[in-house]
Amino acid sequence: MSEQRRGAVRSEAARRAILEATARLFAARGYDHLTIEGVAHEAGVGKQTIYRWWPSKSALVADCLLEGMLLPNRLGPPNTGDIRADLVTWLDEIFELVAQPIGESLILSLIAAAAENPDVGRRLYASMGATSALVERFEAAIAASEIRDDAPVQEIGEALMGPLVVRMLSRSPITPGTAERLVDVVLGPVSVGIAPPG
Amino acid sequence: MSEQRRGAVRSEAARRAILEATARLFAARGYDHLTIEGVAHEAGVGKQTIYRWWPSKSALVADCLLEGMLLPNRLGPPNTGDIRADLVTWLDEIFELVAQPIGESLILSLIAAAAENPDVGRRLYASMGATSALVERFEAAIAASEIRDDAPVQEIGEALMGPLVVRMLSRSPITPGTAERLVDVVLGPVSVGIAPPG
Amino acid sequence: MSEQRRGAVRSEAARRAILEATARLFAARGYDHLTIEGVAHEAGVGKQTIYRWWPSKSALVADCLLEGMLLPNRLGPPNTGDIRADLVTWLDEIFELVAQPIGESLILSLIAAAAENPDVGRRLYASMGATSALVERFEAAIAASEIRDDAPVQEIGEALMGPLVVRMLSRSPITPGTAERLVDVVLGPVSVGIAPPG
Amino acid sequence: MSEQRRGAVRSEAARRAILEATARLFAARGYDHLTIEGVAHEAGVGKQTIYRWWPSKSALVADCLLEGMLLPNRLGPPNTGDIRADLVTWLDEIFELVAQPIGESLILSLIAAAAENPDVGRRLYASMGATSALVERFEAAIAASEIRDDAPVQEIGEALMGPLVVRMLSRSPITPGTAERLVDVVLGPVSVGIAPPG
DNA sequence: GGCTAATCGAGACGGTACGTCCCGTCTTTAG
DNA sequence: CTAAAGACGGGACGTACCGTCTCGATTAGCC
Repeated sequence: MSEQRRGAVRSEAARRAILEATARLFAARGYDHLTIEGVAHEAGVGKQTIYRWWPSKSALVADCLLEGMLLPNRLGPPNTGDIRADLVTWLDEIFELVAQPIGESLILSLIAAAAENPDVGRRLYASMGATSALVERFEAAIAASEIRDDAPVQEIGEALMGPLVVRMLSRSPITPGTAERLVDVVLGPVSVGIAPPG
Repeated sequence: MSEQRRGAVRSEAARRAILEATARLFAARGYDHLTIEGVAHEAGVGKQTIYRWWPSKSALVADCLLEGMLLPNRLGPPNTGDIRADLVTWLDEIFELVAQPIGESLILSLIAAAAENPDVGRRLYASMGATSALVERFEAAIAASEIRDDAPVQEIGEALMGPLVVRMLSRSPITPGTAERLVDVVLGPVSVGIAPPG
Repeated sequence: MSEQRRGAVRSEAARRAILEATARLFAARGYDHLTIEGVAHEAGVGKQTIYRWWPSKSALVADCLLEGMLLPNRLGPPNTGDIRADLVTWLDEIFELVAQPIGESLILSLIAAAAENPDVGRRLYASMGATSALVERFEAAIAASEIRDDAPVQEIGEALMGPLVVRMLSRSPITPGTAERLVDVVLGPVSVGIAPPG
Repeated sequence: MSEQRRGAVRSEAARRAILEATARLFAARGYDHLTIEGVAHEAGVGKQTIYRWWPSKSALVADCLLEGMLLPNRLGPPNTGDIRADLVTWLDEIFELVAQPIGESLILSLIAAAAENPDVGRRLYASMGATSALVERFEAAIAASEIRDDAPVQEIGEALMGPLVVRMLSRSPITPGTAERLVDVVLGPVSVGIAPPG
C-alpha cells in the first residue's frame, strides 16, 4: 500500500550544516562569491551531498531564505492604528538596514539570486512580507476604514517595495523623508485622503 | 605642446566588434552565460584587447547599454496631454516587452548585472527613462497643471517602475489592468484627484 | 568445539551473480573501466555485499579467474608424441586468440590486473598452464626421451610464454612462423637436438 | 609559404617541470597512485597545461620514458667477446634491480602503464634494449661466429626478457642460476653449441 | 514461536580525482 | 605601440567512484 523506502535515510545533520554554511558564506561574501565547493568545505560535507539534494547554488540560497536564515521570515509593518505612520516606520526600518554596507550587499546579492532563480524570487517576495504581513496590515486598515475598501493592495504594496529595489539597483541614495513621500504617493497626500466616515 | 602619440591608435573597428558581440551574446544567452572569451571569439578579437579597455564583463554590458544596443535609449511615455493615459500607454508597452520570454530574460539579466555592478545599475536606471524621459513628462504635466506642482516626481517614477521590477523578480504575472491600477495608486484615484483649478 | 554460527548464511545466488557480472563487465569494458558500483548494479546486489566478501576489484577478478570465467581453466598443449609440433600448436592457438581485438584487450587487462595485484598474478600464471598443463607435457616429453631429462622446464615454459607477453605489451605484431622460431629457440634447432638414444 | 604561428609559444620550463614531477611521483608512489592533479601541484602548474599537451597520465609516463627519466635509456649487455657471459651479466643486473622492492614496483608500474597505453608499451620495449642494445650485441656475436648467423635474434631476445616479465607478474621468486639456465635455454646448452670453425 | 544475529537490497555519506570551462595575466609575432 | 593569437597558473564546476555507514526486510539457528 505504502511507498517502499529502502536504503539509508537523508541526514538531517548534513542538511542543516549545508544550509548554515550557505547562510554564513552568503552573508560574508555575497552571492557571486558563494561557491558550492566553499559550502561543502565549510559544512564539512562532500560536494555530492549538496548536488544530491540541490540542483544549483541559487536553489541552496532559496532554501536558506525559506528557513529564515538570511532574513527574518516575517518582516512586516506594525499596527498602531495609524496606517501611514506604520508604513513609514516599516520603510524606515528597511532603509536603515540597507543603508549599512552589509545590508546593502546582502539585498543586492538576494536580488541577483532572484534574477537567476525563480524560486529565490518567489521566496524572497514572500519573505519580504509583500504578500503576507504587509497585506494583512492593509486588510486591517480596510477593516478600520483607514483606506478605501477597493484599494488595490497588491499594487500599493509593490509601489512601496519597488522603489527600494530600484534605488538599490541604481545606487541612488535614499534621502531623509523618502519614506514619507512614498507613503504619500501611494496613499495620496493627507489633504486628499478619503473623507472620515459620518 | 600636444600629447605625443606613437604607434597604432585604438581600433574603432575592434571596439564596435566587441560591443556588438557582447550585445549579441547577452541577448542570446543571458548575462551569466556571457564570457569574455566568448565575446573575444565572437568578435574575432584577442582577449587582451577587451581587458585593455574594459575592467569586467559587467562594464562591457554597461557600455552596451550606454550605446543603446540592449534597450532603446530613450523609452519614455508619450505626451498626448493626458498624463494618466500616457503613463498607462507607456507601462503597457513595457509590460508587453517583458511578457515575451526573450524580453523577460533580457531584463532579468540586466537586473542581475545591475545588482553586481554599480555602473550597470546607474546606466540602466538612466536608460529606462526613470530620470530623463519620464521626469520630463512629469514636468510637462506640472506645467499643464495636470498634477500638483509639489508632487514628488522621483518617488512617483520609481513607484511606477519599481513594481515592474518586483513582479519580474518574484515572477508574479502581470494581469490586465495592472497599468491602470498602478497609475491610480501613484496619482491617486480619479475621483479624489486634485481639484481642477478655479 | 565448533564455531557458533547464527543468522542468515552467505547467499550463493549473490556470489554467483557478482562473479558473473564481474566477468561480463571485465570482458566488455576492460579492467580499468571495471567498477565495484557497476558490478553491484549489474549483479542487482548491494555494494556492501561485495565488500563483505572481497577486499578489492582485483580480488574479484582473481576469483573470476579461479572459477574459469575469464579464461579456459586448463589451456595446455596437446600430446601427440611430437613435443615440437605440440608446442607450436599450442602457441598458435594462443596467438590466434590474442590476434583478435577482444582477446588482446582481455589479456592486456589481465596483465594490468596482475601488475596491480599479486594474487591475480599468481592465479593467472597457474591458469595459463605455465605450471600445470605445460609442465605435465614436458614431463611426458622427458619420459619419452623427447628432451633431456635435466632440461630446465620452468625456464623453457617461461621462455615460451614470456615472449607472448612482451609482444602484447610492446604491441609488436606476431608474424607467421613465430611459434616455430620460438620452439626452435627454446628446444634448440632440430639439427642440433640431442642425439637419439642408443 | 610557411605555417603561420602566432601567440605565445609552449613553455619549456612548464614541460620539464611536468615531466620531472611525473617521474618523481611515479617512482615514489607507483603508476596507479599517480594523479594528474598531483603532478600539476608538484610541478606548480595548472591542470590545463597538462591536458593541453598530454591526453592521459599514461601518455605522460610514456614521455618520461622517452626522456630517460624512469629508466636508463640504453640498458644493454656488455661485450667482452663471450656472449653467454655477457648475457648472464646483463640479466643478473636486471634481476638485481627488480629484486629490490622499489625496482619491482617500478617495473610493475611500467607494465601496468604499458598494458594501458600502446605508446608506453612501445617505448618501454625500446628502452629495455630489446630492440637496440641487445640486438646489436647479437649482431656482434654473429659477426664473431659466436652464434649461428641465421639465429632468430628477436625471438632470442624476447625469450630472455619475457621470463623476467612473467616472473614479475606471477611473483615467482628469481632463484640463483636463473640467468644461466635462461641463457642455456635460448642459446642451447654448451655441449651442443655450434661447432667451432675449422 | 520469539529472540538474536547475520545477510541482503538500497543508497546516503565524506572524500578524491576527473576532465572542462573561464578567469585575468603574460608572451610572441604581425602590421 | 596596438592587435590577434594563445599559453600560462589558478579556481570552480558538475560527475564518477571510492569505501564506510545506516536503513528496513529477510533468514536461520537457538532457546
